[in-house]
Amino acid sequence: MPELPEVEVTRLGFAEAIAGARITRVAVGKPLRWPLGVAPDALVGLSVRQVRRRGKYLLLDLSRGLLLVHLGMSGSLRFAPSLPARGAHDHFELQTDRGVLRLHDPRRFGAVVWVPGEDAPLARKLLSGLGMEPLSGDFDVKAFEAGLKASRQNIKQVLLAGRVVVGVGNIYASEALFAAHIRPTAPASRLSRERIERLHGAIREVLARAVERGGSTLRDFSGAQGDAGHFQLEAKVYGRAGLPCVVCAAPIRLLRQGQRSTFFCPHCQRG
DNA sequence: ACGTCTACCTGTCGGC
DNA sequence: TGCCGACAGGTAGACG
Repeated sequence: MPELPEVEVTRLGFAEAIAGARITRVAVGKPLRWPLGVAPDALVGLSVRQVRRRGKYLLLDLSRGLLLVHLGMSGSLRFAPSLPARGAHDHFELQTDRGVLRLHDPRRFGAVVWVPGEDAPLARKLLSGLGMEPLSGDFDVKAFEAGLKASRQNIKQVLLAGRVVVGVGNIYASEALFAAHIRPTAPASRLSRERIERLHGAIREVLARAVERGGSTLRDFSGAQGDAGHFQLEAKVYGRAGLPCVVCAAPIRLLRQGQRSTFFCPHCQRG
């Protein structure tokens, strides 16, 4: 479910409210992608200092160590003064003196991992190797171009891989390529400077717009306040196979790249 | 070192 | 109505 916009919307929905909160109780459900890495009770008494984001990871800085939270495919976080009893898919919960933070994740591809610091081996394994943050200043055209030139894959899969730029998942990869008029199958290393500039701008615009709209709610995503996103209503190609292109009316096409669906307009995206 | 494929898990949807 | 396969927002790890 969650790509960068959904993760950022989630962060914005509880970061301020939880800052300074003291953990009073920790509850866990079924196993997630990795073990927590610490006894749940060892977190009791710690406080949450701030919530940052790196790619699709949320980093909760605690008074000792930090929690890395990933929402996987089906995860969502909720933060509220109180919540109903935990359900079958609520697999992690922090009770604090300011409210309850709960991870709901039916497929359990998500993760909550405690590490002593960002330089801990597990943290390094997960976070080093991540590409540039698309909404920050370090995402400049030159570095983007250098990353694309070094790849021998098609541009869609390079975006998804997150080694050059992070946060662009399956929805926004198709959307950004449509906005930039670039065919998803184009080899990344052969894109012209002009196309790279267009794509660079398109990625930033699409992601920023999606954050503004509260993310995309395809099935059940909701932000930390429980509210659905609306960007999916603005999707020009994702999920629209066979429907007319909103620009030229040509039928949107669907193809598979690396076992994932890609949507594009054969007329608007010719290069 | 890179590209490609598998696996993880549950729910939903379309077709028969 | 029920069963079965295909598919779903991600990505580490194994393999060649």
